[in-house]
Amino acid sequence: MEGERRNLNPALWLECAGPLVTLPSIGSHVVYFPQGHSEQVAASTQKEADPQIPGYPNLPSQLICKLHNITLHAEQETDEVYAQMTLQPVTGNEKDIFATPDSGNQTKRPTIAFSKTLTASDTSTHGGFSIPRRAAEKVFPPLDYTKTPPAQELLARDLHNNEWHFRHIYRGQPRRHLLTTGWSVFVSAKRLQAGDTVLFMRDETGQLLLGIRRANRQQPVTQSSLLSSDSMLIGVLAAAAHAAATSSRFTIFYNPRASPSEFVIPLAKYNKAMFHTQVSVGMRFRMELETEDSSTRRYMGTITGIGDLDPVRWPKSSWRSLKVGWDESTAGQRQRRVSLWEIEPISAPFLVCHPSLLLRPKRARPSQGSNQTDAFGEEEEVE
Amino acid sequence: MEGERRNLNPALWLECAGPLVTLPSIGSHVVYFPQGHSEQVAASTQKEADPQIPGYPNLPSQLICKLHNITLHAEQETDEVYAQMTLQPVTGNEKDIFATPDSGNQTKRPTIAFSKTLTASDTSTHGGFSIPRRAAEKVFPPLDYTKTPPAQELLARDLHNNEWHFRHIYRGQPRRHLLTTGWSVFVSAKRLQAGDTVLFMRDETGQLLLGIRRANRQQPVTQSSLLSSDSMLIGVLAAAAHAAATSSRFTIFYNPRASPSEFVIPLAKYNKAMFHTQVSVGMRFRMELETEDSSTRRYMGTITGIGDLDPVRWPKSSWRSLKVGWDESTAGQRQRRVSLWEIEPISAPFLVCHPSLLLRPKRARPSQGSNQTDAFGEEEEVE
DNA sequence: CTGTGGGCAACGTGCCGACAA
DNA sequence: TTGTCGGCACGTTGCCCACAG
Repeated sequence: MEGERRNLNPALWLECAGPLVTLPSIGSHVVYFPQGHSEQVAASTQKEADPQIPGYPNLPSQLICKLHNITLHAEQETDEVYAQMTLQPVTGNEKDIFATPDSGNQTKRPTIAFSKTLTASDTSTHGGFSIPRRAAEKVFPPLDYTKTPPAQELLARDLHNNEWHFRHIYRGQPRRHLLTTGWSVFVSAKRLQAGDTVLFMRDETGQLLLGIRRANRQQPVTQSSLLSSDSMLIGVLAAAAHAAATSSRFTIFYNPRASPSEFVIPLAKYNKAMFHTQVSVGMRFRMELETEDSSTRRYMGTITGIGDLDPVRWPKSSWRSLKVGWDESTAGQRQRRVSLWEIEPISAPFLVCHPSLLLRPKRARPSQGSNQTDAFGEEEEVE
Repeated sequence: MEGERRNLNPALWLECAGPLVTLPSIGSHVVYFPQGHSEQVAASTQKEADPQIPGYPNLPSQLICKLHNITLHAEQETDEVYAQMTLQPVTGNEKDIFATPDSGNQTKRPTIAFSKTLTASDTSTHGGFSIPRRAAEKVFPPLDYTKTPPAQELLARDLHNNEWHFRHIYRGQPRRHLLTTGWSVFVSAKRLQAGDTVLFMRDETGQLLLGIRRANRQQPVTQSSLLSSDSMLIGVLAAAAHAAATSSRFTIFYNPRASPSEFVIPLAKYNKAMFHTQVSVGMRFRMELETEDSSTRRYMGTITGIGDLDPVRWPKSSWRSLKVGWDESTAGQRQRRVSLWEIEPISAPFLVCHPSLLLRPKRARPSQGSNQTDAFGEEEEVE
């Protein structure tokens, strides 16, 4: 309990959150979207946004806020990461806010890390954990290969600062790196299953850190039993409306693994997208997304429409105002609507005036969602 | 998941909820207290009621509602029971509501049930579960004592309708009833610890039911990670205010083990207390409370004050408007404030006019909270 | 290079009656 | 009457390498 109060390791938190997650800097200005916040709550409660929820006519679709504080958390039971942010809406007077050029956390992801998706053998009670060779040599302290067999004790700490002890041994024919004693304790304590991902990293001091990222499939729908989903959605809006009306601080939770999209955006990133990006129906774009194996890839698509996601309650909102179609047929799971700041237009600045490119997209949209990767394959290489 | 949708067994649910919990009848009228609801949320989030929460000037401290529906639930992970209620505030016009005389669930608690607080031996991996003799003979099917040893297979269902199989055997020297095979599976699946309580009961059809009631101490403070406690508290009030303003239905969750007091009170019970009970400072009363061992007992106390719990936000509220002192020195944990409908005044109706009794309480309050049980011991027997 | 499985030893689980409290 | 313990059998855990993919 008291160990939880101490701030979590930000690098480990980010690693657990996934490769695409960024956090704005404390003290900077951000844009907060009540719509996006509602979507996170709705996704977590398995509840579609209910039309019975009252509108908050005085609550704009976006609030420019000062980010006073971020606290990183992880759930005690599941290690699911989330961030607590303290926001304060800024009044119209203090519009010198454009001075803060923050566009996301500058913390470079450390390269001294590896992750592995667990196999059936890794999680069975029959044996230990097989470590990919390069991974072991990159992040673990070097073994003394003159011993037979080479082995050492490892100490790693998780997000809660719990200690986990493992026996690291290099054996077998052919030789391989294994974690044996201690591994099964960790697996059962964290209730890991095949398909979940573990990650090891080293911080500046050489300390070994250890985190987990569960497979997406298992969502136990933590039916809250505390508050109805309606009350939660109302609470989100009412808290924001009250803060906006009184310019007072309010607190939100951002859960990067549960939320469909980030809903607290650095103001600089937002402004850059809103004021320096021209979009039109038919325009092609790229967007970075997380892949099955926890890395990132750029996917390509075409803008098929521009307009309000919810014209009644959130007119003229820029939240997910772009309707898109994806090139690849495997795009079933992907969002059909995105926000302007999430995409990179393919017509790079130096190509904007090229007439042929401006025409090509329309021609190239025979049926949305069909597999058109090849037709534009060469464009993926343009950088 | 789909098994959860089917309605839970109400008798088992009530047994797990505890001996004092009652539920109003569906279709009856109730009084809903936003203050009490907030207290449940605050208790569950370990958050004191925050003065920063905005007031809802148009939300009265109590709402007379029609209870449209109750759904009984139990959390998937912990089996913690809670009830989902659909309420609709009634307008001033329909004041024929006094016709419904419901004052709580009439469902008589079945006597074919027993509960036992688990010992260290019951929960250890070394052995099984020792059943008190009377309990086993009361609720389990009779054994064939001609066999050596007498034994049978039991099938019991929990709140989620999961099946649990146990071997029930009568052996040892001296003889005793034991659950052996199957017991440890149940203990580890439910993560029971010494101090937790299991309960067995038989329904009308002879079916064996099985529930658990966890020891109070272990509250894992399910830090929601979804909504800040502030937003939850605002959500409670905003949802009620919206429902009151539009006379529309709203949904609340009542968690009998987490909530300090029931906050949805049958209207008849409320009216009886408010209009037929005279209270004054110094008056003595009795109140039924749950004891350590999950039974109930009447405790005695004295009213030491009458007034608003929160004069600023909830003026003239009847929620916990009585300040009380308890006779027994072990009263450290007990509420210092109660509501009128929770107590039984000791001056019974036929004694109201007896002058000596009206004077006695004042004389009998030398120092509040001191151990004065003996002085009024004989009065505990008055019924 | 690494996932799975057979072999085998060590350990934990769980059933039994013997004692008290 | 029932909570805890020593004794003991048996099933599981977990470390080892062999063998593919």
